[in-house]
Amino acid sequence: MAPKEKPADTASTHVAEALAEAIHEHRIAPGTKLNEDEVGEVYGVSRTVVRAALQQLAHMRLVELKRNRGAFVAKPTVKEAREVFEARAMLEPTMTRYAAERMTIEDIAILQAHIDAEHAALRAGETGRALQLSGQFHIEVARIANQVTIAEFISQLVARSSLIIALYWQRRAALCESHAHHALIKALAAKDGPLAEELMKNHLLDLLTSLDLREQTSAPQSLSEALKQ
Amino acid sequence: MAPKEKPADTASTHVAEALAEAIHEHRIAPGTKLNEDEVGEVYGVSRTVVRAALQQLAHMRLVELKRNRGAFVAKPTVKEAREVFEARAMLEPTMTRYAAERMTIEDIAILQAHIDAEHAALRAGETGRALQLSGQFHIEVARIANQVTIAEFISQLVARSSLIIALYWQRRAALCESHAHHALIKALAAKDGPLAEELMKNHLLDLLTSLDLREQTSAPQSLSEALKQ
DNA sequence: GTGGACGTGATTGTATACGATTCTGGATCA
DNA sequence: TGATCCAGAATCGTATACAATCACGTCCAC
Repeated sequence: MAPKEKPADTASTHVAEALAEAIHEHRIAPGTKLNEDEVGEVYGVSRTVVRAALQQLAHMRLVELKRNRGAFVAKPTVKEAREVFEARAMLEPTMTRYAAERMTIEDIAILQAHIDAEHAALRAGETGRALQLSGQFHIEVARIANQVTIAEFISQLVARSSLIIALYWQRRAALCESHAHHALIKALAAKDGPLAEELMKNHLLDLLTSLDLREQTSAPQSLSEALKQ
Repeated sequence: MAPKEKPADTASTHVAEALAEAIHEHRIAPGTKLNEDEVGEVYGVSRTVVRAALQQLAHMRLVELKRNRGAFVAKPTVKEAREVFEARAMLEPTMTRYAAERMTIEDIAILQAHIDAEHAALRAGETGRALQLSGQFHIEVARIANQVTIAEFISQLVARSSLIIALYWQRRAALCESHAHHALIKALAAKDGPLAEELMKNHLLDLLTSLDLREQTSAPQSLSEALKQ
């Protein structure tokens, strides 16, 4: 049924996906060191495949590789955070319009299932999982737009957004997201491209303004890190 | 001066850059198999670092990794080609406007140097090198816009464009590019954002229309590949 | 008590080795 | 003659081994 087809090696990709999900669900904090031996032992693979997995994640900017130092879960700076949301603002609204024009019954069901799962996760108190599903919603929209190239970019941006939210989120219930997604799904189902585009634009703006992106935030970090900037 | 700083491992990145440049300059044709042992022998490194390099290139979609089959220089399909240029159209004009607003004397000099080098390469008959420099021009503009996240996306798109050009280019002198870049540099130097944006938009459209993107083009490929689609 | 030098342990970078999978070429048989 | 099938070779995926680098704690001089 789904024994994988074209994708690269299964072992390293599997580890990479597992780590990515853990990061996405905020089970691993930004800045955490990812020891190769440890990760390898957790997933029962050798350092060779762990290194490949970490490289994949580094390409998505989910982890940062420091030579002879190891891999660390990325800690996006304020500038990076702004850039990520600027990029999303440049891509996602248009993708949403495209998606509205191509929407099928199955697509609507898929998106609805995402929202339902997100609600269920929220009720179960699994905020991390809810966040992960919330991001999946955006990726799914890009996929429906049938633009895999841009969908991949958005996929990376969504993943990085998760890190940004972990670092710069300032209170406010995560519920608002669901409402925005609910409105979006209605516009998409109605094939109202312009409305969907506008809703996505506002949704991203809401997300951005819900962050505290003043310089020097939350964690004071280590002195050495603060100085070397 | 330039002993590398943050970047990851030097060995694999070095190999990856060398291969990328060769691909960019059309010294390696799309579809070419990249044998790990061969590549390793060429650069005097082991398969370990070659594999890492190939993975990097795979992330940029410059090579395609097929499990148990090896790495091949990517052969973008017509759909992928359209997607790449659509993505560029969504990102680069805006980046060009930003660049115009932030332009400094040094930036102008850098861009002019790129154009000069491109002309020199063209006169020397090194069309591959000229193409590589032509792409660098676009990447440099994104860098000047001070948006590294989007600049990285554009960097990947430019690299893929090189493959697309190798596959779908339909005659016409490469000179036209230089003219477009020359007009662009003037608008950028004048800090005329809207004009620069418009020029970039048209430049990308010109590029796109200079391709022959009808289905089933140029190379008939192997029978098996044609059938399994 | 403070500051620096040095050695040890830990961790990463690279190479090599081995098992698994795929491709190639020729022999066999209808 | 043509297709099928089966070895052998080639190539990839993963594990392990060794070398290089870095972090950290101890010791010593001042």
